[in-house]
Amino acid sequence: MLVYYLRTMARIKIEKNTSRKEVIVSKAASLFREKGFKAASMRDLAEAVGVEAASLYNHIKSKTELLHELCFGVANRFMHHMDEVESKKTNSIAKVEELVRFHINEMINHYEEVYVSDREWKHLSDPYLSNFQNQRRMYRKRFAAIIEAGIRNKEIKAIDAPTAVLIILHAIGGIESWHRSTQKIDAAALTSNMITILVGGLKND
Amino acid sequence: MLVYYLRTMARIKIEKNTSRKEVIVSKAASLFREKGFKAASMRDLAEAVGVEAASLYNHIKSKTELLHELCFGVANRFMHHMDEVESKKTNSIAKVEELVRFHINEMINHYEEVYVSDREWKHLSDPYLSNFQNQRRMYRKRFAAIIEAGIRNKEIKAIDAPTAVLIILHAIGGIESWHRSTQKIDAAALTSNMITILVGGLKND
DNA sequence: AATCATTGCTAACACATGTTAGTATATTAT
DNA sequence: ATAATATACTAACATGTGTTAGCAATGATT
Repeated sequence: MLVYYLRTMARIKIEKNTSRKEVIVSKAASLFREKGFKAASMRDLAEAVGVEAASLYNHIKSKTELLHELCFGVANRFMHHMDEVESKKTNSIAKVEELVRFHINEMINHYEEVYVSDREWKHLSDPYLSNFQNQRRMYRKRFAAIIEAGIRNKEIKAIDAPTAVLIILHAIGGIESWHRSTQKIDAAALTSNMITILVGGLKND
Repeated sequence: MLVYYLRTMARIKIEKNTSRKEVIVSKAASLFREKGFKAASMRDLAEAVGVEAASLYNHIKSKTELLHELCFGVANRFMHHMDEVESKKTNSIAKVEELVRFHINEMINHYEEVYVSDREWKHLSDPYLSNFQNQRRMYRKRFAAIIEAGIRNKEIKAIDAPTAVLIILHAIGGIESWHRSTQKIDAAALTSNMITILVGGLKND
C-alpha cells in the first residue's frame, strides 16, 4: 500500500510583537547555557527551533552574532541600572542593596541570558570582545566606588572595595545552582537570605 | 648555497619525579582554563607542550581523560580536606573558616586546575559525569551540615544553610578575576578580606 | 489572480577536529 | 655493541562544524 504524506513546510512560530530572530536568540540562550557556546552546534539550535540549520541564516548573520545579542543585551540592562542607582540620593548601603537586588532579579528572571553572558563572553571576537570587557571593568569600578564612599562615611566596614565587588558579583552567580536545584526555597526567601549575608557582611555595626 | 639542518627530534622536557603525562595534564589545565575545554584543540595542546598532536597519544588515552584527571584530582583534594575538618573538635565558625581558607588557598595555588574543574566538568562523559556530580552534591551537603550545626547552637545567624554554602563557594570562585587583575592586592590581604566579609556575614553577634 | 518578499529546504563546501596506523629515532638495559 | 623499550614523526581517516548557493513553498499586497 502506498501512502502519501502531505507535509507542510516547517515554520518558526512567533507570538505578537516578537520577531523570528528573537525566538532564535532566546533558544540560543538556553542551548548555550546548557552545553556552552562552543559545544552547541547550529544544527542543535535548528532542531530546538524546529527548522533546518541553513534556514536560521535567513534571520541571523552568524553564530557569533547570537552571542553578541545576548552579551550586550545583558550588559546594557546592567549599565542602565547602574546609571539609575548612581543618580539616587540614598546612602551607600541602600545603593549596594539595590544593586544586589537587581542582580538577583535578573538572575532569577533572565537566567539563561545572564548566565551565558557571564560565562561565554570569552568567545566573542575582537571589536566586540574588548568593548564587552571594558563595560565589565567600568561596571565594577562604579560598583567599587559606591562601596568606597560608604567606607569613607563609616557606613561600611574598612575592607578592600574591589574584593567586595568581586565577592558579591560571583556570589550572585551562584543562583545558577539554586536554579537547577530540585528542592529550591522560594525566590523571595532566597533574595532575603542573600541580602542578609552579603549586605550584612559589609555593614559597620 | 645548500644548508643542511641537523634537526633533533622534539622531546617533552621533564623534571625529577614528574612523568611526561603530568606535564601534558598541567599544560592542558592552563589551556582549558584559557579557551575552555571544547575550544582548546589537541593541536593547541601539542604546540604548548612542544610536540606534534599525535605524539600526545603515547602518554594519554584521550582528550577527555585529561579532563578526568583534572576534575577528580581537585575533587579528591577537597573531599579529603572535608574529612579532616569534620573530624576536628572545634566550633562551627572555626570549621567554616578553615573550609573557606582551604578553598582560597587552592584557588590561589592551583588556580588553573581548580578553575577548570569548576567550569568545565559539564563536558565529562557519563560514568564520570554522574560520579563527579555526586561528589559535588555530597561536599555541599556536608558543608551545609556544618553551618546548620552552627545555627542550632547560636554561633551562626538563622539563615538558609544551602544558600550560604552556595554564596561562599561561588564568591571564592571570584578569585579568578583577582588572579587575572593587573593591580592585585597581595594574597594574604585578599584572604583576610574574604574571610571578613564571608565569615563575618554569618556570625551571630 | 498575479506579483513580490519571506522563509523554508536540500545539497554541498571548506575546514577543523580527535584519533589511529605505521614508521623512524632516541634512550635504557643487557 | 646490541637488543628492547619509549617516544616522536608523517600521513591519513572519519566525522562534525559554520556557512553558502540555488531553488521551492508560503504569506502578504495589489
